[in-house]
Amino acid sequence: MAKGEYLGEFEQIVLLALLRLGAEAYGLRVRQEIAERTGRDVAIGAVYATLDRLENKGYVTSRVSEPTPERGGRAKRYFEVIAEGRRALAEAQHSLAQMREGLTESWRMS
Amino acid sequence: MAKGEYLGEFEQIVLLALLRLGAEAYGLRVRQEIAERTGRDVAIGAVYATLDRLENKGYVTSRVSEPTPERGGRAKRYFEVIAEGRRALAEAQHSLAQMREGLTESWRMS
DNA sequence: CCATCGACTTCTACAAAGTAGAACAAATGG
DNA sequence: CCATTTGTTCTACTTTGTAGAAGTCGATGG
Repeated sequence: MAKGEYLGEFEQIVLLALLRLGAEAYGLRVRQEIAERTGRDVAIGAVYATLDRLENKGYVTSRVSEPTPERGGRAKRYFEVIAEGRRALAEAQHSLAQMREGLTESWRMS
Repeated sequence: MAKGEYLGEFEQIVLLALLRLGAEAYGLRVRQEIAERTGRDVAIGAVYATLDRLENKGYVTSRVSEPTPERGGRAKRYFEVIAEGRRALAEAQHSLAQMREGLTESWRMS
């Protein structure tokens, strides 16, 4: 279908995290969500690097908020998945689904 | 959960292709299966590079067959997913499933 | 007020995964 | 023999992924 660019696996995970978090989607929180959901304890640098790349590709946008009045409550950078990002994610997930189709889950560990 | 190594997205696709192909799983055929299923027209070098990596990681094994009596029927290198590979694949797919959980598919393009 | 703490983001450096396509190998058909 | 077909290997490079130290900037406590 598309010819150029495919999402890596971690990019997909990060996009999914952004979608789940909605208005709460900022770097540290994204990392936490991934850890809670998948048990994967990724380095924070990995998250931001991926977020930056997704932004450069035009899949997400970001804006910096006002600081909040709490201890350490500095300004956060919030991310949002835009239409192109949803499209790319849907396509990637579709590819995997196609490859899985018809395979009984019997290949999972016995 | 696991701490070291995660499968990339293309690695997952290749593993799934091997599982679908069973006894027919050799390089060129893998490429064809992926093209047919996902529309992704990957370079043959990409497939072999990935296959080699999967073998080095101990996720698949390969053996070279006898040539067959057809035009161009040279010996093929057949691949098989072993238990470790199934485990890794199941884990990777599980991570994605966890991230997807509860997200209505409404994020797909409208 | 200033030292420190806590929540966040940036930076630097490197390893692993993915991409491309030309080169090479071996079998067959004419 | 040699052109053709099916397959695999090689070389070179780009993109993703990983790690953790460093830097920012409010708030808090003395």
